[in-house]
Amino acid sequence: MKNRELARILGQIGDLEDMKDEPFKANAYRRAARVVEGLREDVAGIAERRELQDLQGIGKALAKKIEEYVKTGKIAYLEKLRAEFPQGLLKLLHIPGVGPKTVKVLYQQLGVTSVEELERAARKGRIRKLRGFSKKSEENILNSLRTFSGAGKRALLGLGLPLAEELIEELRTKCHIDRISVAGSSRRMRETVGDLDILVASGKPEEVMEAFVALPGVEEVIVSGPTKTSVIMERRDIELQTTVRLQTDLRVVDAHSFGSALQYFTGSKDHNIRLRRIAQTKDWKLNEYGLFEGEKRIAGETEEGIYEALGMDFIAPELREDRGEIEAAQSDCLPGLIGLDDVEGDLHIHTEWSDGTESIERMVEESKTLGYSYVSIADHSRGIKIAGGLDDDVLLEQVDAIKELNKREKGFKIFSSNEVNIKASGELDYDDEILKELDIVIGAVHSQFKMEKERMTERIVTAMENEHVDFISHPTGRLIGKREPYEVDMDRILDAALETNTALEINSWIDRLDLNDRDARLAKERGVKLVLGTDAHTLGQMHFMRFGVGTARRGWLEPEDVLNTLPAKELLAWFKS
DNA sequence: GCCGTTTTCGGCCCGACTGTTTTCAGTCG
Repeated sequence: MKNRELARILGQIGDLEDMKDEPFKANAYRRAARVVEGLREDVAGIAERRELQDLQGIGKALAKKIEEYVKTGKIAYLEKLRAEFPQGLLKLLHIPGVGPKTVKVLYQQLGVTSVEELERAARKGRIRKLRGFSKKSEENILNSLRTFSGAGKRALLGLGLPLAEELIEELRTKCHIDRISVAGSSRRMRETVGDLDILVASGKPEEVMEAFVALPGVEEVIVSGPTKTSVIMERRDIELQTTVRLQTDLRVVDAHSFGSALQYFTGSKDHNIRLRRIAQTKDWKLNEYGLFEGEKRIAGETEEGIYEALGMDFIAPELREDRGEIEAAQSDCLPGLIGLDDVEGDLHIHTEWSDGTESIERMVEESKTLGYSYVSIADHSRGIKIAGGLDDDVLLEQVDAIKELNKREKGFKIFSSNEVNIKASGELDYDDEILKELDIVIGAVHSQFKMEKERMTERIVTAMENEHVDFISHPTGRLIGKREPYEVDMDRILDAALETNTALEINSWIDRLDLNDRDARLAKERGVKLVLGTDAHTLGQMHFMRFGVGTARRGWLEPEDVLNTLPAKELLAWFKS
């Protein structure tokens, strides 16, 4: 799938158009980039069917360029633009506070073509001499350059969202707040977040701003006005023993604008633009303060009110990506999304029997406090020595131990399971004789990620064809920000899943979220069932389920698409079928 | 470059904050 690479190229053309003073062309290319990136199938397939122009935001010219890319792997127009502007200029755009206009002036008047040259020019005091610049703007550029290296990096949702929630709890105790909420991509449950957005309704905005900049972890105040403040926030995540550093924006509005502001700051940008256009066609205006007909406020207090006034059903934040949700909301056919409460049990957890930190009993207790009615103990298989994989006899011993534990349970079921390694050949790590003793068999790839696509696909399909295998864990093997997914033919995997009655997991561990939202939606459309598992190795990690559910919701999944919304008996019956 | 119950030409979401300006451009989200 080359969609990502194509999106990158289109985005670069957008940046270059901006430098050429063509902001609308620039926007058209950037929009096309986002559309391509959001596709659920390879753009080559759409090009082949000559359906590119059916996509919103892709017209004749862009379709032609995309076809060129599919055929040749590049776009001549980009090469042409690059000849006009040196390569390094695009990097300059990533420096906070430096936009296309600034880059153009710096290039044309000072000959700056790279980050290094920019820094030299600033240090020599050459920038302040330019018209429209001063000592202050020069200092700002140097300041941005200092923090540039770490900037632009997105953080895992599983680190960003808990931090935002922590900040909200602290603000509540420190100033007068009527309403407060997370907004932005954290609220939409995107797998990574570029910054944190917090929205407050308060009659005392100054007090809120003061409390905000005084919070522990505020490293730097970037902008600060009466209604908006942005800071760099840096804190330690205790559960994951890692440092989170993110720009955090705080907006304060009046209570009667809270709904429209929440809608506005939740995004996505594309979703909001669509809503505003719809407002425009009715001669209304939609902004963060409300929906207005002339001076008259039609809606704004609640998000629900905004959607209702615009003539559509309420759209859950996770769906707001302009991927068909607006049309669905207008025609009353949005999905009834799965919620955390629908999940009856975690199907993928580890214990101290392999590389987890807790006993089966303690993981069971935690499951009960989470409101589950079952849990599936899935330690590693014998081939995964480094993670304490269980030898045949130890696994059978665990099966017996779980049988004993189940005798003591009332209304709660512990399943014997295992995350069985799928060898390079597609064979499983245990013989069928052993596998048939388990309630649930999970197949998982843990090695030789570099296999070529054909073989990797064959490997997984072979495992699915084993009658004991119930679902495939983290089907693409990606680690967000660390490891690309392995090459696999998702079409064939989905076909095989359907044929063999094998489900696919949405692994909820925060750096996996695998399947991702797009593949999950594709699976649903093909009739493939999914399951949710956390891959927890500690008690705390069992709470990652909310991120898996978020991904499922972004994939338009309803409870009936996810097997572990079923009661224990029906779940096992499905796996046996 | 895209798009159309006003339109095939002439628009393109909209507002906050900053800094350099005497009223606004650039950047950001």
